[in-house]
Amino acid sequence: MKTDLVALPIATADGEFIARYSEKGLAELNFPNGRAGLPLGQSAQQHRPAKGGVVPAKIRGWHRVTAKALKAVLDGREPKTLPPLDMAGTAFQKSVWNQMQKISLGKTKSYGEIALAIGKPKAVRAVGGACGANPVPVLVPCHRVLAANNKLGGFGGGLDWKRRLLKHEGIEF
DNA sequence: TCCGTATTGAACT
DNA sequence: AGTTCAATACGGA
Repeated sequence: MKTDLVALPIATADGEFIARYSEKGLAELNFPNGRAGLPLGQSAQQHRPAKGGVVPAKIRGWHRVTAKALKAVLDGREPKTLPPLDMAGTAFQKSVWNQMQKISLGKTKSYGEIALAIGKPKAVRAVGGACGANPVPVLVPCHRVLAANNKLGGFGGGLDWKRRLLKHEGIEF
């Protein structure tokens, strides 16, 4: 577990998200309370205000941008600016995440298309895995990635969240 | 090295 | 039209 990260809450109409920052940028973003999002085995842990009590101005600035961007997306608008992202992952995963960020709001892509975009057309399932490993949902729109034939596909731990997010963007089934 | 996976497309009821 | 199945790439144990 990453106890070196600074955790800050973001209140939204859909609940309180929790953002975690490293020294380099936004490292993780969690869905409200326990469910959905990442398999962090720490759902029981209360979010602390900050690491040592002091939140660096640098991080406060990022947090403001993050909160704004998050609310924008939940509001069905494209965020103008994003905080620096500090995602830990393999080269493959970063490629996938990078591709996902290129999906404009309100549009969708299939896992197959993502796989093709990173030059590995056959790696469709692996792409799914990378999506599940995405530490920063919403901002990196893993929810905009559907299965082929416009099927909903899956969403680790909280399929209802995927649905809700898509609905916010005007995508129906 | 084996297992699970947020897939896919083709073959079979 | 719904369901089953094998193939395939990658990460984790």
